[in-house]
Amino acid sequence: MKIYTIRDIADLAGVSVTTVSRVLNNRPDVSKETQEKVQRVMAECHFVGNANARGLKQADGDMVAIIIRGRQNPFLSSLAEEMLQQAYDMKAAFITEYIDEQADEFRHALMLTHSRRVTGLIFVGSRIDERCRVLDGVNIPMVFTTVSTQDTPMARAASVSMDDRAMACAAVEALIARGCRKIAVFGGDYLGTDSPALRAMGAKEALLRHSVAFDVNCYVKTRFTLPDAHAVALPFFRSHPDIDAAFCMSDLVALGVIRALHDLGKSVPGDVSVIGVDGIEVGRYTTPRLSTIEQPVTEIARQSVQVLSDMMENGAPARHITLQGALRLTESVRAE
Amino acid sequence: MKIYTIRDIADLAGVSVTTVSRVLNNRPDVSKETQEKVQRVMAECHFVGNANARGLKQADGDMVAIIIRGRQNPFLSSLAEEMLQQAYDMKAAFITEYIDEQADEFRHALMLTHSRRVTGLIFVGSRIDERCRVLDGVNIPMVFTTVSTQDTPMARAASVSMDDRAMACAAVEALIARGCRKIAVFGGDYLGTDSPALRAMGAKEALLRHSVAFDVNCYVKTRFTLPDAHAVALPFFRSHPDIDAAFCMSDLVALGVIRALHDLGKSVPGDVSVIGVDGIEVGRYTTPRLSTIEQPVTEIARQSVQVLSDMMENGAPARHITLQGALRLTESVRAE
DNA sequence: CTGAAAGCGCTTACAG
DNA sequence: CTGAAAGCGCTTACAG
Repeated sequence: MKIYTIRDIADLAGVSVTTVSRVLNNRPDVSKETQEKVQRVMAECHFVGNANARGLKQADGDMVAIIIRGRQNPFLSSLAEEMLQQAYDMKAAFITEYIDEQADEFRHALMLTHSRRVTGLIFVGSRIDERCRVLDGVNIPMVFTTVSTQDTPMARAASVSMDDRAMACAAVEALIARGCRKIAVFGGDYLGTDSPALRAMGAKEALLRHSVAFDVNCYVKTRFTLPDAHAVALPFFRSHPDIDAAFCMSDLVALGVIRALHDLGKSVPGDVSVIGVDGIEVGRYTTPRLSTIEQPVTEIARQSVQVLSDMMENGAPARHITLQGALRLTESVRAE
Repeated sequence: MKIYTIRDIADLAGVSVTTVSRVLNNRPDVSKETQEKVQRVMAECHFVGNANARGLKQADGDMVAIIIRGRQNPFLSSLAEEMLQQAYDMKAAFITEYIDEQADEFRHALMLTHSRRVTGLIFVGSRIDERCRVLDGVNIPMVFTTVSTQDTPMARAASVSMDDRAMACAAVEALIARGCRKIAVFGGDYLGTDSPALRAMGAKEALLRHSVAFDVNCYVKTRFTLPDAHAVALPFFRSHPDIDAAFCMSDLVALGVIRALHDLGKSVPGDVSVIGVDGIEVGRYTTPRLSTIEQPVTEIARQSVQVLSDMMENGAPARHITLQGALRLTESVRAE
């Protein structure tokens, strides 16, 4: 299998490498005949340019990396996939990097700015904490997705996220409207105004507004995975048999919680109503079907790419965009 | 943010770029002091080499691409992730490419051999059909995973897969042992001896062995997605009310089928026993818990990387490895 | 509209 | 143990 280079194509077509490069990049300053001839030769040879060589020329336009933290989360994957769709008409090339939930996405990003000369970054499922400081010296456009950076050290980065506070409030209000009074919240550690924090605030706001008491012991910390949620839910419900609803900060957590309730012989929604966040596909096929706050995945993806594009191509300032989700109440929440 | 090159490091350390390169690649022929000095400077500058430049030198050792077809399938993602784990001590660099289920993984692979000078390929979730011909001229080591290439046009490629036929047979025998007699099979289109074909054979073998009749109308074609499985299962069970078991060729299909049964007011496993294939995490947390043929994910990943490594580093011939899965019977199958 | 030449940041014979 | 130099395959001023 011969691997053709631009040089081979040039020789075969009887033109210079410069001309082949021009054809390759659809530059206008090539005569129609030359262009066609070169394209014919490239097609015959199944020519594919060497991405490394192209990447080596820095002026080569932009390269953006989408960094997804947590491969197992279907919501984050679908978000990344949507972004790739939306990115088709951007000039920049996109790469996606899935990194482990334990890994440091900021260090990884820093590395990419060097090793791949990345000139734009989108963070998916990132957590803003002290670690983000390593990007202090990095002056390229960035957008954070699923989390607002407005009041964080990363404020000069743009962000696109759901209105976590309002949506959590709406979810808990729906539980209250349906008669739930002992409501537990399953969420993560939170920090500043990250999304777990905003969701916790929203939940408390709803409780306060309707004069429903909140017991701090009913905030249950969990990682956003099935096994962890299941494992923490079991002892929790054993020691809190009177809980009649659970607001979970992720659909995976909600599914783990429901399974734990079933393990304890409780009915959902008969004994406990459960609602999640994200709107992952499997939640529409479980029994009971999972009630959830559906994230506006397509819109988050569209806006993220748009904002980044504005920053990269027009030098627009960082914006902070908040979108509404949709409350989808189905079988896992009791009827009014 | 200054981006340091190897040249900068060389100047700062007072050595040549050659020497820096040597340190970078852990070559033995550098004096200890020089090495330490260079490493100190690199650390201070947070130096990260330019991957494009490195990749441009073809002798740079090996580059293997893992091509995963179908991003939405959690089983395939976890397989790819395991491979990355296993690949740590291989000399080659690994890249993962998730491609759309509609896309052509063979063309994509061909492209990668050129654009990224990929010298080894692992296909995950690939389908072997006519399209594979585009790789005819490509003489680099390849391994197919989750499918055997033994009797296909890709026989010179290695393959590592579960013993689909035996496992499907065991699954259906388990259904028969538990008293099921009207068994439907939910699978894909099949071709030659690909895994749907082997699973179908295994299922029929079990039926034959126990003299249970198989109605060809009870082979239900579906894509391996939740919505599709759910959509085809509804009309099927309406028109076949006497079915008492379903063997599904993927856990996602099984979950869609179970939901359809619930929609029709049927109980699982009371009315219909259901068993899937793959062993995805969510199946352990649904109600009922999903019975399945658990793929030996870690072992498939380990062997795939090992076989590829043997081919790339030692010129070993292509091997075809078949592994056993584990039948995990839980709540979705009725008791004996 | 076209081409010769420099250069992107690295690696690797080759020579010392 | 160390360095000067060539070259990987491309792009892009610059000159015509």
